[in-house]
Amino acid sequence: MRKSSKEVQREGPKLTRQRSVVLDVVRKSEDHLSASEVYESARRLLPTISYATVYNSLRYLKDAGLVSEITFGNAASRYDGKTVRHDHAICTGCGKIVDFHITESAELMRAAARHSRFKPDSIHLTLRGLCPGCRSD
Amino acid sequence: MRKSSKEVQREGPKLTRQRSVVLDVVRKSEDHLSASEVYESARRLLPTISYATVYNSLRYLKDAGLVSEITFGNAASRYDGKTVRHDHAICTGCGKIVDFHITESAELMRAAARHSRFKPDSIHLTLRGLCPGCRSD
DNA sequence: ATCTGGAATTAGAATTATTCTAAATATGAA
DNA sequence: TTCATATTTAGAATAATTCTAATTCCAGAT
Repeated sequence: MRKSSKEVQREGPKLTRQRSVVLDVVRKSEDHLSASEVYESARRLLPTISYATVYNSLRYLKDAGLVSEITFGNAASRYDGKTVRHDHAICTGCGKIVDFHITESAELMRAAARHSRFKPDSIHLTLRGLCPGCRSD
Repeated sequence: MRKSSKEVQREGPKLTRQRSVVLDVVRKSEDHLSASEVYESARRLLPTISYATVYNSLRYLKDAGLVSEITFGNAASRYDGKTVRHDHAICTGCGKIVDFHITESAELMRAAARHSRFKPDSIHLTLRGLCPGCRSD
């Protein structure tokens, strides 16, 4: 066997059955699921899937840019099928997470880079407050 | 004993020895310490202090508005003696956290509130990128 | 059709951060 | 002093996530 032939097409099965099930679960969900919620749903579609595989798949998909991970405080990570840049609002009443999009994010990132002296990569903003449901308590 | 008399001056020892040691440690530190780093330092000043007390104190101080807690990804929380509103840049190279301050935060919060329909409470932005040290690799 | 090597999956153990529990201690008022 | 309450302590418990080692899968080579 020649080295070159192996090197050229060294592609394992990238989007395996379990990874695509995990991707489906995240994409089909309206809200932002935690890893254990993903596991529960994935198990309905593929009962033999393991917890570790859910974590591995989420990481793989995140690295591949197919899902994004959101973290708030010390709560469990949540996963989002929406991969275009956007921001999050979290309700201090019920914990609900809502996506929103700020139009001036590019200027904002430049301003932040200027103030911090960092070479910017991405910016994310988090609004904390009461969601429409909780503001009318 | 009358109820009223108790209600009026129901004040325990608010800033105990251990709490003020924890506060000192957080305030004196240049960078943003994790709970275990706070514990290590606090122990040098008060060797009998326990891990649980460090956590309890950090929570107490946070609720009292004397320290603030920052979280990134699934890493351990870090604590900041700076309590005026500010933002954070995190280096994707070395993990270093740097404070900065965006001047237009009030408008930004209004814009975020408008887009998310939340009743705003606070806003925080996170810049991800390379710190001055790491950008010249 | 079988072999083989690397990648992926599995189950469960291990790790890490944090919180909880119950007993002991300190504090300040009566 | 005594009492009630708040705090501290040590260690157990919990929760999220990662690691480990054994097994399985798959594509390409034989």
